[in-house]
Amino acid sequence: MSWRALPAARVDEAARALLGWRLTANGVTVRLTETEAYSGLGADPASHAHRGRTDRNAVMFGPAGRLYVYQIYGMYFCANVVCGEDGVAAAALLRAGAVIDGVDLARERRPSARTDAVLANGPGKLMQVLGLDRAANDTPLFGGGPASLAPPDTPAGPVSAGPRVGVTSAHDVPWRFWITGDPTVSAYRRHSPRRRPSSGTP
DNA sequence: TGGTAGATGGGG
DNA sequence: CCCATCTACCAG
Repeated sequence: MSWRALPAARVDEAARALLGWRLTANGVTVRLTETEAYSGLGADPASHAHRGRTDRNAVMFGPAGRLYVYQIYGMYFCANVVCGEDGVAAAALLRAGAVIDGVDLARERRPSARTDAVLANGPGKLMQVLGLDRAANDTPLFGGGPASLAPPDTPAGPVSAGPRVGVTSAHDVPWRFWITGDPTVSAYRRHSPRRRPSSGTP
């Protein structure tokens, strides 16, 4: 588990090293094809932890090898693998994967997926396919938890890097990693400014 | 094929 | 008010 020992300062290397690892939960296994690094050391304004420790991001500050799960837009969940040393905030967001086992179950959980390649090509979709939600937060990935992580059975192959998705700041930081050419990698969308909801009353 | 409205809840 | 999102629907 080489990525486990990587210090938080190299959370980008940890995120990259997670590509190809297999995540299993509730009868479905995905091979990770896309990740993003978040450090929260104060130099990373995109991180949930960059303003310091709160109830929500506390898990990011804990020991490596656990899941940091948060809810977004009121209805979806995203999962991170906590990295780095205990006491330092660092995590790798799991953005996409290829379903390599339990495909039928995955299809049932995501009936809107038109092809198997898009079953888990996004962080929210990945969680739906695995049947995980906030209950998986602060849960160990190596023994005893609802989700488990296993080393790659095949080499990840060439890796590409670029700016993180949905992040308004730090566009110059190439901390999104994906397996080059993999069809299950999420479609990159440049952050589009949300339509101004018109200030004040009409 | 690309833009976007709306769903929906919690954080700061 | 902001979102580390997704789907459906629309125009061309």
